[in-house]
Amino acid sequence: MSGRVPAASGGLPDKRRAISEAARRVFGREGYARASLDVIADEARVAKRTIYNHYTDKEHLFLSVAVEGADAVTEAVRVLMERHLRKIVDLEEDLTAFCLDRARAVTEFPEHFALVRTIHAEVTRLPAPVLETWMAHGPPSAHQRLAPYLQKIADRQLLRFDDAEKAANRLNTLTMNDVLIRSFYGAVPLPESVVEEIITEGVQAFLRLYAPLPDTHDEQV
Amino acid sequence: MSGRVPAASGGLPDKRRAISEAARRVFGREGYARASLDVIADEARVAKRTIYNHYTDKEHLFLSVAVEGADAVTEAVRVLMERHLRKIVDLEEDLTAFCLDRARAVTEFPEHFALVRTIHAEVTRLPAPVLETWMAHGPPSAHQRLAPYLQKIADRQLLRFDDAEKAANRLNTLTMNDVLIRSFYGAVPLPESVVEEIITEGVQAFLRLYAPLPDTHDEQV
DNA sequence: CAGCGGTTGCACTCATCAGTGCAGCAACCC
DNA sequence: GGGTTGCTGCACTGATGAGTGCAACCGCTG
Repeated sequence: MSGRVPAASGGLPDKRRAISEAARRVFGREGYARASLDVIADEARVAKRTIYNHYTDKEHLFLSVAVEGADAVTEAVRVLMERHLRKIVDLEEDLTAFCLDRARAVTEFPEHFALVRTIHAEVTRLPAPVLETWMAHGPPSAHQRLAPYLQKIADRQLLRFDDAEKAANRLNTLTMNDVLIRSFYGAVPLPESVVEEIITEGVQAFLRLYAPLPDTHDEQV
Repeated sequence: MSGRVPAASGGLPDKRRAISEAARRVFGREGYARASLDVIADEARVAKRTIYNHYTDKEHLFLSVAVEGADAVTEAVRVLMERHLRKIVDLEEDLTAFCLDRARAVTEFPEHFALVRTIHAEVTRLPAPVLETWMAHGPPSAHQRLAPYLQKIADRQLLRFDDAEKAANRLNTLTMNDVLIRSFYGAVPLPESVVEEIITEGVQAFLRLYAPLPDTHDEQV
């Protein structure tokens, strides 16, 4: 149908992309075991045989798609950090805006979080190196990138802590993780108002723990 | 092989128990789709046909097992609350001990948390009423039971908050949820020392947020 | 034009698995 | 003893799905 261009790893790039997008949808919708390569081929408007020209295996296809998705989300989060945390105007406002946008990513990448749930379910059957790849590209990697931003904020005396990594993890715990767990990792979306409440109060708690002037914030949460 | 006794819902109770235990193991090990009723029958030392005498369906079997497991864990948590939170001697010590025991449940009920991961993966394909049943029996229910204990503690002026439910959720977030997420819901067990660190610091943060006398605890976390 | 890399569609193998049907058997109750 | 309930083992159906083989085809490049 389309022709040539020496593809990166065999096969035409547009076909490859069509396959990987269809695979993301189908794996997200059906889970790993239920997802059928016939269905993926149909949705990608591609012959099933072509899939095997690009990927050796159902398993390889799944992992490739998972890592791509993780990279996309990590990159999206990086952009959010740049936008909200590069220049701090009002710390509470900026943190809240950042965490809110971050939490909204859960509803904006539904197929990806479906994949995350599937990976959780399959984790015990995953070979160790694959699991390490996932950890390097997945959510934990996005978490790590937060620490340097907090460190810079602390350098400006707007926060106080010993360990930036731990503080970053605290912020994640108090905001993102709460949203993730209560929404079943995005499977049962929370009303926007609930998300706002969780994030707002989470950030407030974070500031009460790490802001250098405890009396500038309300005592009650 | 064994004989009679008019069972509760058809079938001999010991057979039913053997089936449900084997099902818990196999579902936990293989996930829903991969788990085969033939294997469950073998592990339960029971004819496959017998499973269908007790449960109408693979799906019913799975859900029944999941709810049983959830009830067992909820009950275990209730016992822990009674043991650690009924009489408070030293609040920080007691909370830490409770949360630590609670976190250890993750490694003590590995098949159950494997089931939880499977449910997360299947959640979008679950009928709404089933999902509600799960929410009523599963982790969220265990969470709710914490609030009254915290309320009693607050009545004794050892804690201060407006909303016991929210405070309970905070404690869960700062301790349990952190352990759950970082261990992939128990799939990749954390070293005991890491768990201790998470819990200890989580409880300290909780107390800094909710203890009535802020200056009795370290400022630094 | 010839050759090549990539795609297509289809038929096919092989395996797995949910769920059923049935005949026989074991223990219990009356 | 006779009737009942439940378990067993086995064979069977029907469906689904991973992965392969192959012949034809398409569009580019040289």
